[in-house]
Amino acid sequence: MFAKIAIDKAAFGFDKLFDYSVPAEFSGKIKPGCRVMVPFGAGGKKRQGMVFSLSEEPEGDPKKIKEIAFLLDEEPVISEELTELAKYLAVTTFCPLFEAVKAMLPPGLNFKPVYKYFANGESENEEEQRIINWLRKKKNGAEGENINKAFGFSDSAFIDSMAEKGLLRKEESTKRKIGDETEKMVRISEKEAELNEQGSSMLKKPTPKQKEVLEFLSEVGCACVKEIGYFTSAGKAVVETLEKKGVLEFFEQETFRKPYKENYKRTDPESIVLSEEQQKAFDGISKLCEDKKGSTALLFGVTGSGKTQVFIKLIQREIERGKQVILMVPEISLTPQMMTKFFSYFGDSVAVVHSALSAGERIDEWKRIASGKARIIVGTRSAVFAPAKELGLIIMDEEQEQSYKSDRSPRFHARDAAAFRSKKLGIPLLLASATPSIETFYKAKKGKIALFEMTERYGGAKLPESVIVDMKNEILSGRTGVLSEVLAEDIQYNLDNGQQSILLMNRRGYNTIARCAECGTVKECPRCNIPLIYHRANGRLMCHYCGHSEPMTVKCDSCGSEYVMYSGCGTQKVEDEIQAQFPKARILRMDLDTTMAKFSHDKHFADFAEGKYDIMVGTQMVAKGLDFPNVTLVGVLAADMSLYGGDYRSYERTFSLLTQVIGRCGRAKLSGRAYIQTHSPEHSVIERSCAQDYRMFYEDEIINRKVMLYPPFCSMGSVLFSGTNEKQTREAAAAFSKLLEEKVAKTGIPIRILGPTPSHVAKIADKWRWKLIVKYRPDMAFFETMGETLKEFSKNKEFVKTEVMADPYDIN
DNA sequence: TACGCAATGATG
DNA sequence: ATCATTGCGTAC
Repeated sequence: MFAKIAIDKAAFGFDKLFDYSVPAEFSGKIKPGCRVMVPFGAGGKKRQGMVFSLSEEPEGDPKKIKEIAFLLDEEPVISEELTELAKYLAVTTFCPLFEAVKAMLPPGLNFKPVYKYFANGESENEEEQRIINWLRKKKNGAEGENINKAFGFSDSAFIDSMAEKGLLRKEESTKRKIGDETEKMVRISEKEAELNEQGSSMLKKPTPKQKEVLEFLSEVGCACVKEIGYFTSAGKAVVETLEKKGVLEFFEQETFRKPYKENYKRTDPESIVLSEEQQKAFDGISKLCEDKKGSTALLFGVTGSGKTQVFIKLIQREIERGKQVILMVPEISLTPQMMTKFFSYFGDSVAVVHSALSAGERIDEWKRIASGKARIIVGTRSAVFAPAKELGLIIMDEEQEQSYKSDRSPRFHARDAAAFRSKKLGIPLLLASATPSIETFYKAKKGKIALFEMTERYGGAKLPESVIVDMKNEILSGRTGVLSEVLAEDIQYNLDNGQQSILLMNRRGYNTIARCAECGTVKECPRCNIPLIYHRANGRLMCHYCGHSEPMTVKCDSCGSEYVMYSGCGTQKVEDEIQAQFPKARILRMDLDTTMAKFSHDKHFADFAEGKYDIMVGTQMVAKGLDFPNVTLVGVLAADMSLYGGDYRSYERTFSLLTQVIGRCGRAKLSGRAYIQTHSPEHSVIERSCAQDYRMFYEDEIINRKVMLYPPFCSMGSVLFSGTNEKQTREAAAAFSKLLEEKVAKTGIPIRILGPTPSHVAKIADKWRWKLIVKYRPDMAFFETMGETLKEFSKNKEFVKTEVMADPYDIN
């Protein structure tokens, strides 16, 4: 039997499925979706691989075929459906197959090959003999890594040469990167426990350290080896000795550590009463679940219209039908508020998937999903790969969010991956938003996807009254603070009346940078040409691209003056200023600095909900998905900041951000007010978002998109070239452009190539960056031609020093 | 002639 | 990515 296998660390240029023969011992056990270790390349070193398919006959030259070395999984870790998705991702995002596979598995499930060495002879060489003697004491041999560490070798060359001479025996095995050690639990053995009850012990004379371990274990019951090292002064050796003596025993525990496992009150989803509009959407989407067409639908509802309630009803319905549901949310809105809500409705059948989980937690949740114990998967974009075997529905909340696009290889868009699964499984994909992406709304208007609309807020709440404040007038009247007069007055009103306010600092361009007051030079990163950002936490200037940091200084590198000023208008500054203006106000600042610690922003939001603060000031994270009934005022500081991003999506993003933050207030009985402070009050995007009129915004924007030939009238991607030599990098981009032109000319694929232009940030970590922007039609012909071009180009010796990276959905 | 290193090529 | 081969220049 033969297997087609995707290989780890295969470069895109030669990546494909490789044929291997299956040894008799694995036949029957091996299945597509199982991982294996296989010899690869001239050295025959073992690499991880993923079985994609099995066949009786091999393709190509049978003499070349090697044999699979180990089978890593007894049961497939990805379903056949997901191997199909991996293939699709590899083609459409130009990444190696195994890299696509890796994106689907929880990190930490990875294996790496390990070599063990055993003493196997004697040597006249003193150093060799020392190693042999050291190894003789170890019955189970030692891992190469450990020998090298003990004897100070930088690699395994020396011990490998000894193995070749027959002085050492080398054995191969695999081990989990994380796993055994951390999962290996220790407890007091039954026998010892029995003896203990009789006041006896197997240990006649326990050492102080042994005593400590036993005391610790009798207190906590069981612990993993690492924890013992952490809580007692004993090391692994002590534990192992005790195990050998039979006092302790090891066991594997499948602990399902659950994030957010605070107490939640159970609520019956039946208690939700849908409004007429909600019910209509629910009925329509339910119908889609039954037709098995795998269609996409858009749930377009104003902020506060109760989209979540529709989700919960749909999820409940799917669970009753024995199905699982994926609910994707943007990174930013995976709040405790939201999670508590889901736990209260669905309890333990909720699994959470996102990047803040530890490796162990991710594996646990992954297993619960695969085993079917978890029925609802709530998570960020990687949740789209959830190994659910009985999927019935995929929901994507706030579908326009940028965070659904991966900015690392594989550079997939979760919406695209979800649509693929939806088609393959014949289940609906439900996109939801108050401000859908132009592309999605275009499809809905054209009738390509179903549209369900909710125009009213739930419970009869009114949309907030919003006002544009022209900041130019403020300056003319001599007010230079961050708050306009009207906004300040209304904040005071809220303080007096015990209502809460949210202030959004539209942060783009508002970091603290260092600028010389004499010559105006901005301090830049020496390796990347972007300004350094001042960080209060460590008092240093840092580069947000390469991580370079240097101490802050007042001396200008350019003119030598000592008047470097630290300016900007971050949330910290806003907080200080508002605090000065309203000394009694309790202010909560929400930004990256205050929310670095895991889950700490959860607590802050909870405190705000409980009324421990009057005003919340923050970046985008305060704009999205939050639901605080007592918030009646929203202020947007510098609304126009994100309008001029130099990206065709800037207007869309600004409209979405403003609409969403305005939507944070007046969600319950009390009505809300919003102020949009701007220097461009006449700008149509500002006007549309003040009126909270998505359709009008869409009509403006779609004309612009058509005239300029932007999505949805084409797809837009980019190819980025980077290298240390600027001229060479630029020439590589030009050569690639030519090669691609030639290829598409032959086949008549519609495509437009723009550039080369310098990338948004022209230099990062001493590497110059040039890019091509490609407008294309997203069909297989394009992806294949582009893939071929990339492969061909990477073989060109002229540009070996240039790194090439293609991104089908981003133009940065 | 021996050796070291960079360019080259293939990966089942 | 990784290894083995090849080809060339330099040292001996």
